[in-house]
Amino acid sequence: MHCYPYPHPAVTVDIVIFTIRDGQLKLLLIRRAGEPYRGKWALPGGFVEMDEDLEQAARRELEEETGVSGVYLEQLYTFGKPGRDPRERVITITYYALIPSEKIRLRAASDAEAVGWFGMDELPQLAFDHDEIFAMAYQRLAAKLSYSTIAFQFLGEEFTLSELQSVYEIIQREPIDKRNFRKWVLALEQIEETGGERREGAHRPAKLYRVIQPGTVAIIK
Amino acid sequence: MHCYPYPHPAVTVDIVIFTIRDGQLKLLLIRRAGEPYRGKWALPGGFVEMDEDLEQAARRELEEETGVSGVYLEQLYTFGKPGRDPRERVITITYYALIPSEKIRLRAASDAEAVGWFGMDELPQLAFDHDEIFAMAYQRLAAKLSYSTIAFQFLGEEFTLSELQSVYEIIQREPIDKRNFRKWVLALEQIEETGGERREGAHRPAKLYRVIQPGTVAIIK
DNA sequence: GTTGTAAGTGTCATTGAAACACTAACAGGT
DNA sequence: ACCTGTTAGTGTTTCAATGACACTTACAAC
Repeated sequence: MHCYPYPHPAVTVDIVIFTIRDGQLKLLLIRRAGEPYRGKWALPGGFVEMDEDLEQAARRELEEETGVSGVYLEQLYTFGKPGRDPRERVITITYYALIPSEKIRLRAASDAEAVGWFGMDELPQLAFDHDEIFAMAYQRLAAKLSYSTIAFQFLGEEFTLSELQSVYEIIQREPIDKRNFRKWVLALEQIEETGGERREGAHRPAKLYRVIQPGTVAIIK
Repeated sequence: MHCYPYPHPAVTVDIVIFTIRDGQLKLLLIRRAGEPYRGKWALPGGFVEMDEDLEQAARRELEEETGVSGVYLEQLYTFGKPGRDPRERVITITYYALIPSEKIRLRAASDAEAVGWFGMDELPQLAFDHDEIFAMAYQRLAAKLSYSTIAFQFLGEEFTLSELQSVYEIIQREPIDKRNFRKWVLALEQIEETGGERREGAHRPAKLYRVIQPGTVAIIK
């Protein structure tokens, strides 16, 4: 047992894990095995260990649930309303992660629990206040599209401009003019041609691009 | 004593309290009475009670330190690196508050501790990682100026356009063209004339304005 | 070689941002 | 009464960025 002169809340991290697959923005959820909310879907997360940083905790959970490491992760918000967990006072620091579609499939499930990717239009009811957390994450993501290069984080090392454009279109749910988009994104000077092409289908091959400073998200404009 | 099967960190809130006075952006600090960092200046803050929401805890601390309530308060970030407090693992949810210059002076100090307002250029060394917290708060505040109406929160119910302009100039540390500023701020349609004037000095009196929807911060453009 | 498909490319019109200087209203002193 | 100093208040022009818009290119499959 661990004892303190004053009561301490429990502290967890929860992660909103986004990816883009099948032309849709998708969210990783796990089905809860125990009470409360048994059988409900929830954001992956868990308790913060006493010797790890908060972001470390989030990366550890992320790795356990998806097998993915080294991806973009950003602190979102901290939720701590009394009663949000019926067992005890739990304060959760939430993060959101963006995973390149290539990287998934490495490991689908961590332990026995069910894990699933859900499109935005097919989200199940979520446990706790996780719907609120998700809503804030989506809002933040959509907002950041317009003033940062965060969208690049959904793509692998090499990508085409069409793929990049489609990331923007999927997240903000509206079509973009192809010429204006290319003009705009190239003017940012954040990506460059690799020299290679991708040939995939009965049409002209697309030039491949890479991010000039991978791993960083620039604030633009 | 309060005991748990697993170790729990302590959870606090710390608040970066900004105001504008004497043509300067100022920060409220308290001098620490006990160890660690005895005698050093620190952000006001304290432990989260088990039955209060995080924002409530921040408002309570704010009220205790400054006597001010009902002001703009926004969650900033959560810091929790192991070792940031030498006594035990402490996770702190930080907020920042903007106080209209009129409202201060209500209560200068809460208990016996020393309290002081410090200009940006005369900040003392801070305890813990509070310099990092402050830096993030200032950055967030400066960023929000350009895409929200957050600056209005520094002003009282009635204000002149010159006062509003000076808030922007002080925070972003550069002069603004008067005509362009007025054109821009009026186009937002977030403020309106009260009809009154303020006569203060040997010059033309200034028209007074008020915020149309007080208490809300609009996202603009 | 014909067909279907996505890649790739430039111009013009509109809108928003930045630069810029003078008049108006008052208080205080002569 | 009037002169002086000080801040409030006001439009126009220039430049840059954004948004609308259609055709040609390269390939695979038949």
